[in-house]
Amino acid sequence: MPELPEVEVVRRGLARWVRGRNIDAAEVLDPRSVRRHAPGPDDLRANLEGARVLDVVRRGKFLWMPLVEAGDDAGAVPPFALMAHLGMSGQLLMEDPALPDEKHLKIRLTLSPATDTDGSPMPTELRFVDQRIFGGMFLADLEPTPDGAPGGLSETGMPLLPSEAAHIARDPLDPAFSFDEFYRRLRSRRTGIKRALLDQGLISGVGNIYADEALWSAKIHFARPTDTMRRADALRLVETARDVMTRALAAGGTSFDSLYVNVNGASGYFARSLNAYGREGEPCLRCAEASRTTLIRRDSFMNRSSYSCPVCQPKPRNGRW
DNA sequence: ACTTATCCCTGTGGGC
DNA sequence: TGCCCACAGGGATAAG
Repeated sequence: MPELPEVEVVRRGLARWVRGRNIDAAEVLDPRSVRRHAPGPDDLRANLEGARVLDVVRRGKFLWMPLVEAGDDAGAVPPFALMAHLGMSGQLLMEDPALPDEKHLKIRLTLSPATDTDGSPMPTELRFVDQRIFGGMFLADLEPTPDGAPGGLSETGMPLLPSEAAHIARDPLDPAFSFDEFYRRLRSRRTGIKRALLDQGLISGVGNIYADEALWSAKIHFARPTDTMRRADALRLVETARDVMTRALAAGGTSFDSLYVNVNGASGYFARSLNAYGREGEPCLRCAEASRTTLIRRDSFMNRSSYSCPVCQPKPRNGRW
């Protein structure tokens, strides 16, 4: 279940392998993975072939690779982007072409030969594998960002942004993230705090796992109305979200099964560090320290599971938060 | 204009 | 053994 840390792990890995290389060939094995691209899969293939990858950029859970026509060093043609979203189960894998196709291989890019810093040959295939097909790829035009700030996290910090990702807010790890703006918009909402946390237009990168983890760490009930959030509450929540995602990033991401892997096919190790998510019926680690026996409960919320501690994250009976 | 519900997908696992 | 259903859930879009 890729959220910000997992997507950032993929972005960093991918950037190391593909920056500066040309796309020699593209192959769409399942047209359903070409999303939001009206001209269709064949147009996607035709535009990718012969393009050069400038960088790998992330904003929230969207990834994109700014591209130029190979050999267009004069910049005669404006850069465009190959957009990617991993959805629930998407993987971007760098692999040797000799490896057999994955069962759910959807799109294959063949890159120009390149050598690593130690002189060894780099893998030449970038494969998009996606079992549940909630993710996908498409082409987008790049526009200058309104404020001139980087369009997203990347090594080169290009101030270019696809319009399809322009509505995605900055994430808590983005240097351009503004808590003041987040808090102002949060207070103007008329909804619950977890729903707001999952709204990528308000704050990006947070999914169901890290939302539950941040709320648990900040001791906030998931249904608390956003307009009751005091500034200190919101600040604590953003800081816990930033903290848990930073630690997950350092651990290589969270993985419960083989669905999430980095570009080299390895899973992260953060799952063992979770305090709330997936721990229904297990003791709350915070309450246990206080010699209590409170158990983590699971609620159905927004058609998904919410894990929380009924003691640490209480819902007031009188309605006053 | 803003908030909420629905749908898109496939594999897994539990109940019967 | 096999069938059915719940579950996993990000995001676009329809509906309220």
